[in-house]
Amino acid sequence: MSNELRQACMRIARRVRFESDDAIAPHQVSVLVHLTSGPMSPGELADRDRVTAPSMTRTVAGLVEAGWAEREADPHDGRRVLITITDRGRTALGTMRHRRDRWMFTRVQRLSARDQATLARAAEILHRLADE
Amino acid sequence: MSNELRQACMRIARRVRFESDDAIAPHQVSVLVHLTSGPMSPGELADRDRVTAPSMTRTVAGLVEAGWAEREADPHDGRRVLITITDRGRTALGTMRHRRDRWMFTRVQRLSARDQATLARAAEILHRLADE
DNA sequence: TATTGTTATACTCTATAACTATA
DNA sequence: TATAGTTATAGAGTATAACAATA
Repeated sequence: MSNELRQACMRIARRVRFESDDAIAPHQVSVLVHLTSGPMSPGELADRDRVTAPSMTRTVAGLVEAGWAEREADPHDGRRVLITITDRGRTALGTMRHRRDRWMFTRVQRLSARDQATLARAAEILHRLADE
Repeated sequence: MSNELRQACMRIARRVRFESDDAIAPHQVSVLVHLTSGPMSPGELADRDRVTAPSMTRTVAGLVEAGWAEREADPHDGRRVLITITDRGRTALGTMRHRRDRWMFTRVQRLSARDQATLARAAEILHRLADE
């Protein structure tokens, strides 16, 4: 069963990404999402996304250039830099999420009440599972 | 609710991809999966994955070089080429799927029988939804 | 001396434009 | 003349190696 479930989740995720044609690149989305939890250093971001430090330097530079993030010096450690998401960054992320949610909503809407209830319970279970 | 479900599927998909460290690159996986339905031309593959023809030329060249696919001339149209997945390609795909399924299985296993039953029904509904 | 971050350089995936071969 | 595929070239994203600044 878990095989079917795993594949079902991946198929849904693929179609959502495929058909929502996002304005933000996947690696940028990932970093912006991390930044919604608060300011973070490039090194911390690199660890979370399992990319190298130079890659994150480039990604952060792109986000700053797009106006979606800002750099500031860490007051406690002169070596560190803190990256913060901007209001424009939050807006861009919100727009993307809205598009993706709309794709899902139009399809879930057509299901029976019973199926929708099952999916609601499944969503809760899957979130717990992803939290582990 | 559909928002929560959409995000849950994407979180699961992300973690599966992230933690199964595949030996096949994502764009190669996609092409190999298409080829399991039967031989296909580069142009057809390019359309399905929404990449340009030159990109698919490169991807196919990589798959052939890795021994995961083969090229043959189309007997009915001298311009066309047919790409076929090899046994080694099927094996590579199978290994990847097995790793991904194992990740999911170890987590689903720990859930209550009730939760597992909910997820089983959800998997079926999600597959129908992805088929649309 | 260790840590944080950047710059230099190369490789891969993707795209557009131009080309070859066949219909 | 249109179509299928490739080659040429350039633009991103990522990696390793070498470097600068700070702890």
